[in-house]
Amino acid sequence: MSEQVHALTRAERRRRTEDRILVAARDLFVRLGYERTTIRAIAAAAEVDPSLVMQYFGSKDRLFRQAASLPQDKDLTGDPEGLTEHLMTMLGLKLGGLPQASLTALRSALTHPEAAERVRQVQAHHVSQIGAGMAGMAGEDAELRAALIVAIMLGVTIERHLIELGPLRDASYDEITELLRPCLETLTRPG
Amino acid sequence: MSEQVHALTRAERRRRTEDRILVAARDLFVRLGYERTTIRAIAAAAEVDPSLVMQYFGSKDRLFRQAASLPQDKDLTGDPEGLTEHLMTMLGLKLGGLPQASLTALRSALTHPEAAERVRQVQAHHVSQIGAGMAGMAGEDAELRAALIVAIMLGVTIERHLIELGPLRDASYDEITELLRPCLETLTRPG
DNA sequence: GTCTATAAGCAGATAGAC
DNA sequence: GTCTATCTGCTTATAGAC
Repeated sequence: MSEQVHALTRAERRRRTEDRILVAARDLFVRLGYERTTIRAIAAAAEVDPSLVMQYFGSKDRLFRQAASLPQDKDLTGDPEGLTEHLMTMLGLKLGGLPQASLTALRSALTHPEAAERVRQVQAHHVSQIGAGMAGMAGEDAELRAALIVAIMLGVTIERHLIELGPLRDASYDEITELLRPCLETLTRPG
Repeated sequence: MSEQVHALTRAERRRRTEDRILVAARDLFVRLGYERTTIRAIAAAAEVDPSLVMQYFGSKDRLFRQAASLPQDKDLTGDPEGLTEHLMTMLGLKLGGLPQASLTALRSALTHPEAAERVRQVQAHHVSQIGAGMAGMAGEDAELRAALIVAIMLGVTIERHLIELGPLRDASYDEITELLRPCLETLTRPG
């Protein structure tokens, strides 16, 4: 079998090419959004033929779906005591190494219906989790409080990574979390 | 002069048509974003010929620029005492009758470079104003605090009007401002 | 002044040569 | 298996008929 001579099998080569396309796609989708990103540009960035992209992923929509497929978040524990700290951890992830796939979905969340739906679903899940985490403390408005927390995190994430508002883009992880902790605590505690 | 017989002069008719186009354009730009909105769709919504849109506004870009031209915000007074209340007022506007033009720019802020730049400029102005308003109280991090306030307002606005996260979309103006006031106060006061 | 017809370009997707 | 060439459709924008 002459293939055995090569360091990479055919399957392995194919997998790597597919991966290179996916990385290039994410990079462009994150920077330009769904509409302004073309299959041709993705192919050029990945140094493959445009038709290969179609061959491997079927359509632009399917490629986007795969590029923006969100990693499942870890569920919050029901522990109300540690809720704020859990939130800070989540936020920390969003401030630091937010996965490229999440940013891909987020960049197009306002203009691409499917991306919007994805973000909405993840956020609704967060709301119910956060809401449950403080149900004992806050009254009927637990859900609204949770939604506000989600909104704050979205705002900070967008400003830092997508709009790149100067102070938020340049601030360190610690500076931000320190200022935001008391802010979020007013929402996790009643009164 | 036979025109005088008509209730509307030619100039008046023209102005109304132009206005109808602009309203239709805003409506579509707000709902779909810049890329997915076509001149043809705008013309159909305004019940005019597509070429009229070009005739009146020159190009899609110029039409967008006009549709998204932001009303100048009132400057904040330097009064640190009333800062939080000023913020609540601004937020109130954002929660209630946010001008369609602002939403137009916001919807495309993540995917249209010019819209992004517009939003960035307005926000930078807010940051410096809010920062100045609390310079006496907070130390060197006044600018970061101001940026966080702006980020929070952006997050809440986007969730309520664009993503339409259930609890935030349905909550009343008062419910939201009540919960958000203490939250913002942690940022406007040091310690 | 308004609209018909069309130009010119670029997109996603496909068929078939090698 | 990979790429060339092309199809089809839709966009903005324009030129010219009425």
